[in-house]
Amino acid sequence: MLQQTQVARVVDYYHAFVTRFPTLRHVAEAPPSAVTEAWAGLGYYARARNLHALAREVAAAGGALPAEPAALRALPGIGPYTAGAVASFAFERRAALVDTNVARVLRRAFAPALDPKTGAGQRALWAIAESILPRSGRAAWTHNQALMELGALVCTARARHCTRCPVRAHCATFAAEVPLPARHRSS
DNA sequence: CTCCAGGACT
DNA sequence: AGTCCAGGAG
Repeated sequence: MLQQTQVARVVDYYHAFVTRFPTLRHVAEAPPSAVTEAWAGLGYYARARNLHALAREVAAAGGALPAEPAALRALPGIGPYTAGAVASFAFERRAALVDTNVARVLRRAFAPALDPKTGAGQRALWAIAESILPRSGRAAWTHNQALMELGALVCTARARHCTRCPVRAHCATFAAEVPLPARHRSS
């Protein structure tokens, strides 16, 4: 539901959905129309169709979601981001993930000139994400969560709040905008 | 690469 | 009208 859809608009749909379909198997056993119906108003209905197809595929394969990003990636509706997110957040695998928030944070902090809209830009951001991943899966869980929160709450798209940013001392964008003398007092 | 989807906010 | 959003498929 969160693919290209803001959290605030998803929350209510999510709770209603997991109430009606408590497990993936419930989704798999329901007709496609029931899933689409629960999706009404959310838009991007391909996601509902993908979720239903995924549920049936997983159910047919024994009922358990795979934990590895590559295996997740093979399922319908699971792309690079969702594969990384599920591997990290659900299974505590040491996996990188780059969503719109993380892409913005990494670009501003490490590569301001990089264009995230291009394929080369995306690859570069994923490479950065991999390179700064902590050693353990548990630490990576916290690390990934923190990166996303930083992007959602502080390093936001329209107005970034550098004065409240815990990592501004290490940020290339902040360094470029604030003159060196002033940086000592503010950090 | 391009195209896709839908609603909110500027 | 344009931008943005916990992107993915073709």
